[in-house]
Amino acid sequence: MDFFADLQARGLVHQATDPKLGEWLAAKPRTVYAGFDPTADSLHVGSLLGLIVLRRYQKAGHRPIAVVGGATGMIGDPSGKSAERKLLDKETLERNVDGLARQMRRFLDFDPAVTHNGQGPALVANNHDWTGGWSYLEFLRDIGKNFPVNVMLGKDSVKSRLGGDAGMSYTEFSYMLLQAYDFVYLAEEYGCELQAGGSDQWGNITAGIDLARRMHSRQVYGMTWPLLTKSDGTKMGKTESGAIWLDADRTSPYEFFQYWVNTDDADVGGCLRMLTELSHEEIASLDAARSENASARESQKRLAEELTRLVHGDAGLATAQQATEIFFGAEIDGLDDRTLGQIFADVPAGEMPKSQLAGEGLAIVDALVAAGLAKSKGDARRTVEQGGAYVNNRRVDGLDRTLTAADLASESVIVLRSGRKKYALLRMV
RNA sequence: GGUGGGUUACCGAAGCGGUCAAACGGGUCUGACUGUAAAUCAGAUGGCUAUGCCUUCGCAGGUUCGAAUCCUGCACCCACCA
Repeated sequence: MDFFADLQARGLVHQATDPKLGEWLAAKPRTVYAGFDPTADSLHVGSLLGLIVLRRYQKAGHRPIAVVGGATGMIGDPSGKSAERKLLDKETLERNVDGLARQMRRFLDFDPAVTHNGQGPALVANNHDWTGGWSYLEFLRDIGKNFPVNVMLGKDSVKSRLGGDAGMSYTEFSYMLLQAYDFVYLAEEYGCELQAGGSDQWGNITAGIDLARRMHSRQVYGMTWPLLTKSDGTKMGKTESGAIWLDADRTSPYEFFQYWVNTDDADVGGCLRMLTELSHEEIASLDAARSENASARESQKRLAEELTRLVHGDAGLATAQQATEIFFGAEIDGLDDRTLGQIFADVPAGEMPKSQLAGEGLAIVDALVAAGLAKSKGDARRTVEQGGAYVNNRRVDGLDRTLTAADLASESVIVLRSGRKKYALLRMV
């Protein structure tokens, strides 16, 4: 199976501008680009698919360019959005662009020593570098002239907004010109002849292809991948508490791992195909195992493993797995503060003077309140009475339970838990 | 501006002088079950130095041995009439 057929088999090709794209790619190494929005200083699961697609291209011998939209981010892409986006200031954008570029190293190979079929390493480019210098008049004359308004009005991203109540500003309307020019610039400068993007980017991609033809009579290509959505129609990568980030400081490896472990049965097959680098045989055998015995949830575990390793490395995966073991019942003992701190990175903590552990010890009820697991002593008492309180993952059997130095799970920390999975640390200082 | 109705715990909603920390439903929490799922079932759901005490029923006063419940004033909301 050649590279493009593999992409198709994985469900990663939604639309392509040319039915022969596969042959074109197989003919020789190409340069391909995809854009990323610098709306935050970290990438999140929503942009994961794009990175993975570029990564696949690189592994297949092509050269990927990741374009971070330092310029377009100032405007705001209207595609797939129902309302005008608020604009980011330049400083924020620059910081975000740097943050994104750093994270991309996990996915793409930027090492100049490693060349892929003579194509060189991956590149990160900031479109502000080539767009920032335009004057308005120059832009209108050289670029704007090539865009018939009736064609622009026909784009879905524009039509849907004009049809709704939200309307659209001239600024957003102009967005597609900038992205179209990106493609033209990259084609001229880097020989980049293929743009890939999410299916909502189709309009912008074809705008770039048209512009390349008009300006330079040059044929370039585009393809889109499907948007990653869950079977219930909601967006992938979002939880009640917000987006799942690729930055370990924003979303811990454990939380990231857990997000994928909890993937619905209906979604996990597609995720394995699109997001992991497992072979079709492996995926097929996971599919078979799942329909045989869904409750083993092998697919979810494998998905979580693969993606956590990709995003957070082997060490991150190890932490996530250790944390998983602990969060799902293993008793906690004999750990050190540092390890415990990593495992419970997301967990809130309370403090108490160490002297409380001496003599009679610290009443369990007070400990629960101090750690923030109960909002009053009465609340804490109820939790204990109902059998919902745990010290280091061991159930507390009565209100007379007190905590002493023997309950320390590490040098200075006691792990408290209320219910199935609500944890808090109590630091004895 | 006039008349009538309302304002109750996280939300909705009963209560109309003592037995009201306040029915009921939702939510939330805990437990059982389970696939770290969904559904279901059970219990809990103001605070405390706790068989008792304290604070809550729009706000401020008053009547009464005793008020969420009665009276007065104020604020906000709804309906009808101007």
